[in-house]
Amino acid sequence: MTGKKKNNNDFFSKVYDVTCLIPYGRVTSYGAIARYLGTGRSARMVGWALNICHNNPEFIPAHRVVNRKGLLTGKRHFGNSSTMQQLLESEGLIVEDDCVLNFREKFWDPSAELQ
DNA sequence: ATTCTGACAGCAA
DNA sequence: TTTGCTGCCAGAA
Repeated sequence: MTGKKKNNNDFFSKVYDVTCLIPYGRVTSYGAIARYLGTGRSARMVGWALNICHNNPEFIPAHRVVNRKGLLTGKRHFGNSSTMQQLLESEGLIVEDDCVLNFREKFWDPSAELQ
């Protein structure tokens, strides 16, 4: 490795990795991911990482990541403002008023599930 | 090198 | 009670 480029162990890559581990039909929050990564207070960074997830050739189910309220705060960053909601609905989730219904029930905590 | 931003979360009034 | 403000961390300009 001649390049000094960012390694796969970067914070961003970790975010991508965890995000890819979100089960189908489940959702998690930025804070939960941040907490799992050990930087519980950098929830904003998680959103930032997903913002540039386009740099990652792998598909990142970023639509499964919402804020602690279950609100689709990142829908604006998808092609269409309704893309994120459509993706979630296609997975069996119910989204109303940009909010995931039964969010608590569908919530997937990496810290608890992945241990 | 410094400054600002950003798809949040927690706390204060 | 709701609304809004700050704090956090890391990257980009």
